Amino acid sequence: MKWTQTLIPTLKEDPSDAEVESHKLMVRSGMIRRLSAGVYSYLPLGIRVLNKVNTIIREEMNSAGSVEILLPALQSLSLFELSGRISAFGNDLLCMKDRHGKEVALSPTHEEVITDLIKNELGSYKNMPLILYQIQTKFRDEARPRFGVLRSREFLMKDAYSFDVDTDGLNVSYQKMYDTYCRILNRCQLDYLIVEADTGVMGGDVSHEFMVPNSNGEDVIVKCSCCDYAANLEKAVAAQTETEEESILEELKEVSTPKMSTIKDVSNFLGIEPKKMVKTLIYSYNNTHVAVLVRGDHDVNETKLAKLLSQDKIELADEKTVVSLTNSPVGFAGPIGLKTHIIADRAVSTMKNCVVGGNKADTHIINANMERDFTVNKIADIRFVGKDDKCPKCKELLTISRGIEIGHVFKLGTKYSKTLGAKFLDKTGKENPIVMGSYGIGINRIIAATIERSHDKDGIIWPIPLAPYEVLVVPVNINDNTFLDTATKIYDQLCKDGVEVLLDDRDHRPGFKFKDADLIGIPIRITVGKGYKEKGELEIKVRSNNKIYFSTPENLVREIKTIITSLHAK
RNA sequence: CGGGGCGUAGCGCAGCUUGGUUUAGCGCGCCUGCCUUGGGAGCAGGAGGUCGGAGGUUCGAAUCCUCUCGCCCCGACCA
Repeated sequence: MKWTQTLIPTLKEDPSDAEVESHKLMVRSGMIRRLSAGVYSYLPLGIRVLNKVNTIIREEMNSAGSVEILLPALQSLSLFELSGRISAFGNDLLCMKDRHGKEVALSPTHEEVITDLIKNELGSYKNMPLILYQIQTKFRDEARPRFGVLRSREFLMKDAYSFDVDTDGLNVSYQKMYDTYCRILNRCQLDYLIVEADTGVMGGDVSHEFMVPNSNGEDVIVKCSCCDYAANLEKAVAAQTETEEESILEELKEVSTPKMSTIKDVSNFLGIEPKKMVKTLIYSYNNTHVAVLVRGDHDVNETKLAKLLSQDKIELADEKTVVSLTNSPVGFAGPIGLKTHIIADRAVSTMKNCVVGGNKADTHIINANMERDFTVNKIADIRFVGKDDKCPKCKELLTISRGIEIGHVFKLGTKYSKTLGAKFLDKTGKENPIVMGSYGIGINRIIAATIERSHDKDGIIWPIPLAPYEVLVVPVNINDNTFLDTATKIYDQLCKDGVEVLLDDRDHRPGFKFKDADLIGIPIRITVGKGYKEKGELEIKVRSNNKIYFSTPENLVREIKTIITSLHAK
């Protein structure tokens, strides 16, 4: 492609609405432009990169034996009613009415549609296992789109669904997709980490996320400093805390704590560490309440709590409820004498002589001990892992970092096949629900994450598998026929030999073109300049390592192909 | 959805506090010409704006007031 014949509108300055590097660089390099919040147009350079990712995904999905389909983006809301996910998606579901007044939605994901499709087509065990996939635009009316293409309202996703006769079959399909995702990301030359994850609104029991480590990532990763344990913060479990070595259980005592309603206030006031305190929180769900106890320096993980209570939604009780349950203002709740269901975090069960709220205004109680002074209905893991926690597998210290979620695989089981009635007949003629898995990759996110990890102060550094072009040919001065003719010949030759090449035939000064070259990050740059005029030499520069090679026009194609091969082998 | 910030030329911004010498300005980009050609050159000339929108106050509004729309950030939320 010749630069003057395409549209690559590069910008010298950062766009004012961009915060993270990938967003700035995608706009500056002319890959994307914003239409509205979280909605982007892809320009020629952008779509070429998207297509590179799509091709890698298709090749790997196909070679794993899965089959491409295309499902409609427009779907009837009634399908979501059947699966019960209208409330789970909430306002993220982009809904509208068609001309008949029927409620329709733009798909945020396709479990319902695919299940509805296959329930009529997969009646027999003979048709399974089967894995179907598609690459399609998804719609989610995000409360807060941000970071350019990293969290947008309209985005490209490869989603796949597996269908098996039993759990063993699902496990095989799941592993196959898991391995395929690794191959896809390896081919994209993207560093990633696989973590155990919560299944969230998708349902099912086992799931893993593919994360790209990045400080701008929105997900928090808990990782063992020693073994291979890694999990999303929502899912992460810490080793049980050790029982405190205080042999004597001190006498229970009421203390005055005037207007001290936070852990910080009380611990400062009493001169004790927050970890000697028990935080008592009242949660509401389904018109009922539960008191939750966690150690003072810990936080309740509402995802875990909701799962424990088998609820889609739980929330902190309002002030009125707290006052009526604890007979005190918010901030003085405690387990002693509290007449409601109580769930304690596991760490609380190892605490001795701790401080709890007094269920009385301006009052706390010290030296409280579980069992002796209060009982709980259940002890469970209901908190977030914190910075001093140990690995549940090997007991070494856990580390906490951030990442960008680019892929997520789920063992759905029979959640959708049961609610939507997708059944098959087994060998014995018995009817069973199909066992499903679901697998998603965010294509735009792969691109943004790649840029996050691969750029410098001058611009993007594309890994060759994703680069919009492999080679950029720069004649330093197009008004000098020697330069332009030679560059054009090189361009034609490389094109003929199957190299993806962009020719910068713009009438600009060399420095200007070099800056743009660095910005758009094409892996290999060939300069036709004074070296050619003086010595017949072409300069080849590799963007990723700044290495410079010289070649003659005769040897050029071979040289370039060698470099391309070596860049792929990385 | 709660809190904060910002909307002035294609992009980045100043002007607003204290309304009137601003015929709305600067840098980049764009157009024409000259000149220059290995790291975002220079000179000269030029095009481009209903100052986000509506209403109000005023002799007079980019500037003050009200409403509204859009965008960004923090939080909540999020396959």
